[in-house]
Amino acid sequence: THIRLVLFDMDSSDEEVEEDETEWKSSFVDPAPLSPSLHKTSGPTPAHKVILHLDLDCFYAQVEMIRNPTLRDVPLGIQQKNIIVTCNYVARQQGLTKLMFVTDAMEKCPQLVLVKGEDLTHYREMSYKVTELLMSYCPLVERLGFDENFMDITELVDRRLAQTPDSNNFSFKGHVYNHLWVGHQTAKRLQALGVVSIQDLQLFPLNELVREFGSPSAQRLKNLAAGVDDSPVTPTGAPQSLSDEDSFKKMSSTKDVLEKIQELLSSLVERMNKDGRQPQTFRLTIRRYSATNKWFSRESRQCPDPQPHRTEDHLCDDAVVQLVPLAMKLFQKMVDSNTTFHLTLINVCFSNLQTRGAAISGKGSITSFFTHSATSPRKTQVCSSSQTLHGFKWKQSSVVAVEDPLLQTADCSTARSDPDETNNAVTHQLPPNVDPEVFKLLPEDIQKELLSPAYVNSLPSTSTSPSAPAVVPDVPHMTKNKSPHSFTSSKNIEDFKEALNKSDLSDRETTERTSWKTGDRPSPWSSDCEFPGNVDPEVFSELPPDVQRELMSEWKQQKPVLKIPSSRKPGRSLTTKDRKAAGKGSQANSLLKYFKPS
DNA sequence: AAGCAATAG
DNA sequence: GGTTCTATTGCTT
Repeated sequence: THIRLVLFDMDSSDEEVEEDETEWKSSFVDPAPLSPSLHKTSGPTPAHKVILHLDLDCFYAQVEMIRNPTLRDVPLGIQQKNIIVTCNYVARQQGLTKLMFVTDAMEKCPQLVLVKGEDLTHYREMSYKVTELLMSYCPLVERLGFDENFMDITELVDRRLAQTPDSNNFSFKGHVYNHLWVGHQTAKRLQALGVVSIQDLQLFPLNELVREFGSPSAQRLKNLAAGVDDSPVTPTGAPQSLSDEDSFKKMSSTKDVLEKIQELLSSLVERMNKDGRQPQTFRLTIRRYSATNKWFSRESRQCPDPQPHRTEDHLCDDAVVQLVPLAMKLFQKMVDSNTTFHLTLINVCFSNLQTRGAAISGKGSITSFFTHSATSPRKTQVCSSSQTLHGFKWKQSSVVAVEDPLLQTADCSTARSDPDETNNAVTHQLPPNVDPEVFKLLPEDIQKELLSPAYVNSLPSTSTSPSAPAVVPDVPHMTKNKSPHSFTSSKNIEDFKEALNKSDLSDRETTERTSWKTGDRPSPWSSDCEFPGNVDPEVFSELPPDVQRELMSEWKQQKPVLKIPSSRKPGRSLTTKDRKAAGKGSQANSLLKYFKPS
């Protein structure tokens, strides 16, 4: 409960993450008490982390209850095909459970109200809203599925403790893992070794475990059995793939397959459009009926996505038209349409999602035209909340990207490859213009001040671009000749370069007289900004819509930044999901309270 | 890079 | 007896 105090006193906004009736679970890597001091003066600081695990209960049901408040008081089930995938607590009181068949459910609870939940759009959107809300407090948020988030709040806690008199007298308790946190297959292998309980695993000789699972996995199993999990919370960022699928009892004609693919692609292409990135890979997956292996075993074929650009809305249908033959080609690689076949599922997927800029600029992205240089300051708070792309706002995401996205990337990768470097937790958040080496030499209180979100948010807003409006105007229709920067049909990136690459000089002046003042924004991180600060909204608004979309997407992606796909850590098998072990069966984390009662 | 298995909610 | 709709990671080729 001390953790709750620490977290929830953070600000006084009524958009509070959670309160009374909710039971929070926190897990500690290190059973040792938290050190109240953030900055070590000498010797090694004991490793400690405070990680929140937030699990939203009956998530789909809650979303539907928000959409339609009359559903709050009735037993509600979310139906996908023949099953109730989740249900609200009223329904659970009548004995309903997850993944129950509709027929059984109706028998148990004749008054059950069903809402179709096969289309995940609303769930997906609400899911990201929750993640964004959490990220407004602290960027280290890792998603697991649509309804769970892990949040590393170590720094928030440490900072709070450092500011709290008498915090020495606080005590903390860790949560002890006590559930099944291995999957089915692994459990079977363990069982074959005679390991069925946590204690079995604790007592089982490591070397025999290594023989079965290999060294890294074995070590990890052992650690988890001891309640030790030092895996970092890795910010999830934007998804790495978008897919759409449908299952059915039987599909056996090529015509039906084609129609289904068309249907799936229509919605997937639309989603891809909103995202703004360009998929480099397209994949088709099927599941065939077979008496033995009924519901597992999917087969897939994938290929490079040849489409150059189809981000314009009116090209959406074209895109589908182009992709359907491609999909059918992949389909024929798996299924001989001369023989009979029996499919029970089709999935289409875009992956290898790239921003347009990434392919063009060696520096990494088109964003480099907006960000002046690694050491330049950025304007803050130039933004409004009215900028909505396709109805899905990622409003707070870029806020937390207090640093140049490129810099952030570098810092994150450093942190990942260097897990023992305790200072990384601190330095990865350094304000721009601050050399980490120099930073370490500064007096403690100065360091603290530099790290406070208030400071970071107050960074050189000192109007380097006086003409920039305080609010982003609504994106106008493209007016060809009116504006000083008019973009015609040519979408060459060079066209944008000049217009966007504005006054470096004035910015550099600001850089040199770096102001160390502390701002007084009441709510750290939670401003309403949507662009990186140094983007001129006027110029932005004149970009072609698809380019705007891509940029938004890119910023969205790069916010606190994210997994670096290529830099895998070797030899980690059972990964961060293991953390999930803790905290099952907590009380309702009700979303409802954030919405006006009916 | 492709295909797939395992795992998760 | 039936087994949804995603998404990620890692192994293998």
